[in-house]
Amino acid sequence: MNNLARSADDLASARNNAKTLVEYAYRMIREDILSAKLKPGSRLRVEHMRTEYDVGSSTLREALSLLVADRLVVSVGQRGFRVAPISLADIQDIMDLRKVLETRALRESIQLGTDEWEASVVAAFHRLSKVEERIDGQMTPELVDQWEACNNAFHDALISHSSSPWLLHFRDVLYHQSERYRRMALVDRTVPRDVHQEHADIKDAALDRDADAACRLTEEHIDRTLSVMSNIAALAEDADADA
Amino acid sequence: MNNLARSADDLASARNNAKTLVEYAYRMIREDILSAKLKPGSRLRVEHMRTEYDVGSSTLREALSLLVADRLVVSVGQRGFRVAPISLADIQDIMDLRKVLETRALRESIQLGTDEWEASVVAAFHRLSKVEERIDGQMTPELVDQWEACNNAFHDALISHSSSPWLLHFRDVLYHQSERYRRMALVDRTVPRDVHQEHADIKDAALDRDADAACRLTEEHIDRTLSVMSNIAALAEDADADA
DNA sequence: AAATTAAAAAATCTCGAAATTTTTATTGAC
DNA sequence: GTCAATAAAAATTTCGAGATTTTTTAATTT
Repeated sequence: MNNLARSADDLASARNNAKTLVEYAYRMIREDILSAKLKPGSRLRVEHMRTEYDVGSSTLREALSLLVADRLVVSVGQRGFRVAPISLADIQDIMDLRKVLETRALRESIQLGTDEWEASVVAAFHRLSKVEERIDGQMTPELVDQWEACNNAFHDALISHSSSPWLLHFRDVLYHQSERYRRMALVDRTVPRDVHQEHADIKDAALDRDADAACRLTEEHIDRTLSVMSNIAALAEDADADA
Repeated sequence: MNNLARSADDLASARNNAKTLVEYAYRMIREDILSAKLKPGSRLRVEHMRTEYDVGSSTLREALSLLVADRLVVSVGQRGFRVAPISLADIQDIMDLRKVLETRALRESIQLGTDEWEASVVAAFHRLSKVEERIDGQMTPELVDQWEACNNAFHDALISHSSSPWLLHFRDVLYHQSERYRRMALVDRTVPRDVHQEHADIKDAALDRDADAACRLTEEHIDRTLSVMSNIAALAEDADADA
């Protein structure tokens, strides 16, 4: 749990970008949970983290409370915080509901999307493609981060013209929940898969304004992602870590 | 904003029921927002609330952070917390998505429900009916609270056998969001409505295991509720309060 | 040796004061 | 009188020490 090494420069810039220290702490801890530096189920001791992230205990608790909302952290009565555990049932549930929300938002977005929307989809797809080219050679942690960001941006662009803030909010929560599993799957990836082609197909259907096809492809895309996730090592052992 | 009068006994018991002071503060503030004692859009000054709820600033901030997650409070950078504003567009969005989530959960619940589930639905309906009988005479704030609790319990019982924790979680968030509007509508209620019959019909369809009918009735129920809410006074003026 | 109790250690939770930042009020210049 | 700059006030944000609770360790009894 120690040694989440980060350069002093990284720390300084992260602190400057955030409006408050709480926001900074929130982002850092969240990133460490999503990247599994902080393992599912492990305890989050406020006293330890205080030195790790260099913030006061109240600030830290506030950041953790925000993460409880995102369901990336759970808090138990008088017994502190833990990283939310992972399980097969959980990711199945997440992906199942993601299909519902994502296709609903996509359908509406395709209907309402403007020329500007089309441009943003094409741009996001292009950026994602460039990162994927580089990944084919080697899979470094930095590339995983970049790919995650581009993948998120691409799917975001597709559904961005939905008129329902609540729908987008919930789909965002679920997307980040699945991100944790997806990053683990990227590390010990076993199933080969042409994700690039899947994205291209969704993009083309969306630009053709073929909502039915785009939604069908999206559901297949999510199903395939789930089947890759189901195989990750962390789910085989009985999940949770650190007593 | 002052004078949220509460008896000393109420305070003491609420503090005892909660495992932590944060939980206590969370519940109290949440209740005051849902009942609109704290008005939509109004500022939540930590210093004032500290004396009002009799807790320290860190404890209070932590409770407010949890409410930010529920989207009942919004926090702006270096400028403190506010009660989340209300708007017509917001409640339309909430109710629209509630129809999707609630019917999905209901369908699954009807399919999976046991005899025990049927019993809990009948029991919840009965409790709700008893409160509704008393309301017909007079509408006091205490009865509004009781009706809200029973209404929530009834709808909860109906969908309780859904197998998707995430679906239930999101529908819970939306239910409480709509609760704020519903309580306002109960105060200046204009449209007469046989809510009791609507509930009875949904209950009967659910017990008949007629998912299609139960879902259709639920959607109509939500639609009618929305049309009542659309007429509340607070939405007519430009919503937000307190500069 | 296992179980119970008591003491010590560690961790969470809570508080209010100090540091920052924003807002309001005052002063001075044009 | 309006605008800008400055000073004072008010509010948010942050911190670490103290109070409570939980956990661990040690001692005692059966």
